[in-house]
Amino acid sequence: MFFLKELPTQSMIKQYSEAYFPGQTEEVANQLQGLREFSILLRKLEDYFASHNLSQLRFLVLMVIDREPERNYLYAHEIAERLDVSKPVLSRAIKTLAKDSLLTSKKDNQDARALVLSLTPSSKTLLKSILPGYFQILKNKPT
Amino acid sequence: MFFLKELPTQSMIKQYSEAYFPGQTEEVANQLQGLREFSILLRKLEDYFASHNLSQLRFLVLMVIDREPERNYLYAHEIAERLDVSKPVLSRAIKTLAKDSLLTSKKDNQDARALVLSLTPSSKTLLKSILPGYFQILKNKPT
DNA sequence: AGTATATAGTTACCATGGTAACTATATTGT
DNA sequence: ACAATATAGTTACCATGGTAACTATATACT
Repeated sequence: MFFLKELPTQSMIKQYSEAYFPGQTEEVANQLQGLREFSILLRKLEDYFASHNLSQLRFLVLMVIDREPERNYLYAHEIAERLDVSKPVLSRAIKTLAKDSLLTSKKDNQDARALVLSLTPSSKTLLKSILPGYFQILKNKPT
Repeated sequence: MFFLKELPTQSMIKQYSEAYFPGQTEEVANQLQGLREFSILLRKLEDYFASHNLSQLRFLVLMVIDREPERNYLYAHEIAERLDVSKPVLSRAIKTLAKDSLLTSKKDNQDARALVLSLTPSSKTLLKSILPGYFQILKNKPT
């Protein structure tokens, strides 16, 4: 993600939005402001994850397995159901997570197509260690 | 960008955030909710731009030139100042925009290092045609 | 003048997002 | 039973984000 460094609200909104949607520029300005703030928040999270050999996606894959009640594993397609990400991207993420010993991946006994994914001791430790910082970043309103 | 399809507020926040920041889970939940909403908005914008042979970055490059007061051109490094994007990414975007006849790019007379970038008739027409839809998407609160 | 530094842009390389098309296996329906 | 369809995951390819290191030019400093 990227964003305008200078907020576009002044010149751009007045110049364009008012022409198309007179009287509604405030709503547009709010949305642009929000986009910018969450872009900054996203970037902070990305940097934080990167410093721990993770990414947004790698983190979320581990999280949805960890937080699954009753079971200590998920099928790949179940992760795909929970995250809004394309199959090839998830497939690659799973491979690199397994390569980094953050996931174990094995074929299911019942369904030979399906992959059973579980956390490893490494990833359990990693999750525990990064969660406080993760919530700390979320707690701070983006500026 | 991607995001959790199911909001994590219920299971995840209670399970984790409350443990680290008791009493502050509402703030965390709000941020996660905001991240999700703006991820959806971002994706709508991306899809809209893609349907017009643009991207967020390509659109913003054209916009900052168009909205520049007094001048009908910008130097590449001026665009870099206005957008929070790395130099190589901007460099590539400029090349493909020029290839698509949406920008003219020529060396500056005074400074042989600098690129002077201007809109073309095509990109002026394109901007005019997509701006109403752009603001329409911004106007609608993401769901 | 001539060296050192700063600035503008590019190249090379990698990570992460997408779609389309593919293989392999399961399920459905006759 | 077996053909048709659906599902699980992969491969191939492309777009877009980043950093590090490079070239070329301009500016600053003896």
